[in-house]
Amino acid sequence: MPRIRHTTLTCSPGCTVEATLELFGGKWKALILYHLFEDGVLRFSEFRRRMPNVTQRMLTNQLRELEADGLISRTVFPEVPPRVEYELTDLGKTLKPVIHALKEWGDKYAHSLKQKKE
Amino acid sequence: MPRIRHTTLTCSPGCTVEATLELFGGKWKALILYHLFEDGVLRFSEFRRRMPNVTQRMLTNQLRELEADGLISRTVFPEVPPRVEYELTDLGKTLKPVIHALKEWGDKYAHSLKQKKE
DNA sequence: CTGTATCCCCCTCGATACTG
DNA sequence: CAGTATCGAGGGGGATACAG
Repeated sequence: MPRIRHTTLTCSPGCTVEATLELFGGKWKALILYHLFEDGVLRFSEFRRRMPNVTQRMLTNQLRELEADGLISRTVFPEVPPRVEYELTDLGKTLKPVIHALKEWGDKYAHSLKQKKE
Repeated sequence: MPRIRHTTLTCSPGCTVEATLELFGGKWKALILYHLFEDGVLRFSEFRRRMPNVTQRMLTNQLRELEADGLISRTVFPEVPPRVEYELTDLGKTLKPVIHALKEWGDKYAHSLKQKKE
């Protein structure tokens, strides 16, 4: 329950760039959002399949933060076994151009990054 | 001189989203790029004025990483006092849509984020 | 299936002082 | 002016075990 927002607020005006970026601060958030844009609705286990390198802990953590930021919604179905579905909120959906821009760029230029093996 | 790239490579394909995001991993990189898009060419001290909350150390660090990634260029003028100018490379300029998307979203929706004062 | 709870390493980043 | 050097804290995030 830390959930400490960086309280960056680094730059006075016009620096909403940063505010936006804080949303993706978490290491996996962009990926989560990306998959939600792709698939619409996803269960916890489906995330795990799509992002095998993310630990449970981190996945839960990042999902919770995205939820706290009002970008995704979490619906629990009282069944056995339990089922939980995540989807984008209306606010979350407005991020589409951002995620899209990220993906577009990556598709075109990611390969041209200088490889720096430590 | 660690310059350790996270070697994330988390997700097999289609996850260039993440690759792109790694470029902005640094806390201030997006802001640096943003200012370069605004102003074209900037000196070290000009960055400092535009980003008063960034320490020298961090500014230097982030500039170096952006340079190492081939996104900005660094030109030293052998004068006294020294002058160093930074500007976007051709590759760096291709990030315009991304930075623009980040800023657009921030301008529209940053205020609607849930305020979480820890 | 969908998570919590711990433990703990290690990297990130701030503060401060020094340099060519 | 434009940086380096060093120190040190803090928290992000991995591994693992446990729970409803």
